[in-house]
Amino acid sequence: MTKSITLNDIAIKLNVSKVTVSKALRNHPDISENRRREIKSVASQLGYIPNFVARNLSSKKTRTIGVIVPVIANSFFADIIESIYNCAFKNDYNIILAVSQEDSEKERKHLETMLSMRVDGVIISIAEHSENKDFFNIIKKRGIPIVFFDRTIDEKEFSSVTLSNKDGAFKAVQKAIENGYSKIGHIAGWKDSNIGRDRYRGYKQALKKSGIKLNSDWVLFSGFGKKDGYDSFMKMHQENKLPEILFAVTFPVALGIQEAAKEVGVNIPKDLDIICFGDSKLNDYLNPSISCVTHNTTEFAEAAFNLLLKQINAGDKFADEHLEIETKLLLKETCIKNIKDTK
Amino acid sequence: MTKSITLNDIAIKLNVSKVTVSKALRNHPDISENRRREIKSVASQLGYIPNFVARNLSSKKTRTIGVIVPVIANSFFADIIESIYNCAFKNDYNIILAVSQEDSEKERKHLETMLSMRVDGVIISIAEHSENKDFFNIIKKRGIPIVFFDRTIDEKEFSSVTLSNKDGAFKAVQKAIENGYSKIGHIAGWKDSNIGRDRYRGYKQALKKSGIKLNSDWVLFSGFGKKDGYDSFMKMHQENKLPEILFAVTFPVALGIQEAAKEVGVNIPKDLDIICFGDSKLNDYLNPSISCVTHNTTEFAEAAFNLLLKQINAGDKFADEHLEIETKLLLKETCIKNIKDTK
DNA sequence: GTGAAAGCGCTAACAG
DNA sequence: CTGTTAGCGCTTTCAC
Repeated sequence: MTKSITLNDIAIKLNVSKVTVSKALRNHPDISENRRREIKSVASQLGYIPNFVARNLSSKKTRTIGVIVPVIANSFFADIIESIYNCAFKNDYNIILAVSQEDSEKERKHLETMLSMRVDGVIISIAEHSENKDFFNIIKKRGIPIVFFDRTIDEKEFSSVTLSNKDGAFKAVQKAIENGYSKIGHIAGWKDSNIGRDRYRGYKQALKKSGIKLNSDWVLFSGFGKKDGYDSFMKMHQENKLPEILFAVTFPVALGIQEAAKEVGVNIPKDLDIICFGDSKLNDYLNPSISCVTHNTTEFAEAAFNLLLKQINAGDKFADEHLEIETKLLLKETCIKNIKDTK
Repeated sequence: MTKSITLNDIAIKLNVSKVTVSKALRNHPDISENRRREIKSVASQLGYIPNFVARNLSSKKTRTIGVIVPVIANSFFADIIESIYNCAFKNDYNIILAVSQEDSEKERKHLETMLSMRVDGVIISIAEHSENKDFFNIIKKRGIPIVFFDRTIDEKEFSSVTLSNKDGAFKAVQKAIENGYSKIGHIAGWKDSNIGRDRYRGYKQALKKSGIKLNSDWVLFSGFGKKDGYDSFMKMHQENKLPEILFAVTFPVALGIQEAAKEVGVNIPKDLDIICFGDSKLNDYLNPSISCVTHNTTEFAEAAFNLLLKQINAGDKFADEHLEIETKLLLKETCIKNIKDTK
């Protein structure tokens, strides 16, 4: 077990001070080209590995950002994490990952840990029912930049990057109307979550624009997971309140609907059509694949990361920003009434 | 921007030394029940958040482990990460995540970063062509425990947790034989990777046991991703060298085969049957779903984490261990020749 | 039980 | 350009 070598070891060997070594290794302009080369060569020859813990303590920067997501084994978040991860790597930042598992308390704990680890910033997509509003304020007061993505809190004093939730939902529902549907239901997300609320708004707006009255029998509010879609469908089905088409608040919800429908022999899209907000790698393997509102993951992740970076670099004099990433309607094998009709 | 409060602030407020506060907060037996309660109450009232950077520097422990995987947006690794993540959380460890993207150099960089961050240990699944053998030795010499999982290096002086690769492959191929196939091909992984090599061994052994001669026309070596499966199938197809059934080294490879087959009008499982090592959430949505060798993700992740933990706690006097996680054959809608025959 | 002293390895600020 | 001084906030002896 070799003792790990320090700045001092290099300094002694070269008969310079450890400050000089430190500067040389960090390419500080103070040090001459020659010295630097010399020092670096000795460092690598000795197998020097800087101690970031010490560096971070003294510099009060960690070049580490915390990323908190509600789930990870989910194509949407896995993809985003991978993208954020790439951005971080390119910019020489490290990532501490945490998963809240939709649990507000765990989320809180992770945030505390990240503060303790002195991350330079946090990117977070909050849990379904996050109750950490006050804690986000504490973080802010400490001067730690925080960027909310996808699932945000409502306070406008926090930077956020979201999808164009309302607009995307609007486009989806409008397409359903265009395709001849008028009995349009919505398996919606919790209204206290921005994505639930805004997609619901888009849904309502599209109906309104076409003069269709909202039938509350066809609207159910719950979570964003597969099970929520499954349960909601089953409820509507049992109560015999199925519309012609359901607009699902997320892809997993649509997946749950599809699974439930299959189970009780409701054919999609013949007996019940669906469309949803959000795509997945899985979609192309579904039968039928689901027409959906989609987005560019890389663009989304980069926006969040760059916003955080900007905020980190700006320090106090940063004004919060709220970015919205454009969404597109992607037509696949559902939401196709006209097509069926003309066959 | 509030100044962050330190041990000292609490100490002053209570007129004790910061050592006492430090001990109380860490439940050190030195401190009396009363004092501890008092101190903790003041700490929380002041909104004290410990500075792990300082703590880590002085204690030389970080309660952080590094996890390196080749990819993340892949059901196998996403699931494992989530499971490892859960273990870590339960045991009060933090995770630094890194993705090598199958790139040996990135892998190396990540390892260095983790050493610099002074992680207490590393769990890694190496890149397809990792050339960091010497670096793993450096890590070991530094006394940093490292556990390889799934994709390991061959050196026996490193702890590892793998699936029962040879045995699983054997079972899969034997099932193909049982079902009446004799022309059995293998889209194999690189032979220099343990999973490629061992699954290939299982394949050969199953053939041998039944007295079937291996036909090298039907065996192709490449990587572990979807594209590799796609390309391999295309090659065999163009050269008109397709067997009756292909055993794919991983699920993504099988997926690639399926996609390619569809493209050129080869029906699976009628014209060409398949079976593979490894399952995926996606599998149930495939048509046909693929019979495969599967495992228990939680068991796998826990084994890796616990082994690392054991190693961390044991310090120098730890002897390397090599665990193998049992695999099972899961029959779905492929590898069904007999079923077809008897129809 | 409590605390004073020493230092983890590094960097910031300043002086030469 | 180079080096000295002084910590960063905490834990670890070890003495009381």
